[in-house]
Amino acid sequence: MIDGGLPHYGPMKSTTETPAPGDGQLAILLVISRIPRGRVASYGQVAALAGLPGRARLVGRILSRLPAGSNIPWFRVVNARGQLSFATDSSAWRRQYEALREEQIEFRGRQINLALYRWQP
DNA sequence: AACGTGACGGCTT
DNA sequence: AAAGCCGCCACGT
Repeated sequence: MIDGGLPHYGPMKSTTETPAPGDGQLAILLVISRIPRGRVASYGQVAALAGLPGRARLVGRILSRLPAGSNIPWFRVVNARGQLSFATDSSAWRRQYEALREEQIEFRGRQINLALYRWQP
């Protein structure tokens, strides 16, 4: 189960062309929920695995709207350079940093060695 | 419709 | 190695 607080949108009413609100969101959250403890994935990687190549920013946008207390392991998603996408030393940055350190993920300065910690499904 | 704003990414400096 | 630049995508004004 992945629904630890999925924002819920109404069903799609139009059958024409506009994607339903939240289209792609489920696939993205499913992918993130599969990232194992002690590993990370980049926004772009998550998007690609969800079948939405090129939509890294969509992944970030969805995570930014994730309700607090969600069981989705949002903290295992980092940018393509192995850095956390928050202002350095902001409280959000520290929250993510601590969560990752909690799972034995090592930082070299402000970044993670993706060659070592990237999730490879 | 135009323009600004991001939990992005790849390339160039 | 770090910072710019610019392209990208989804949204709000």
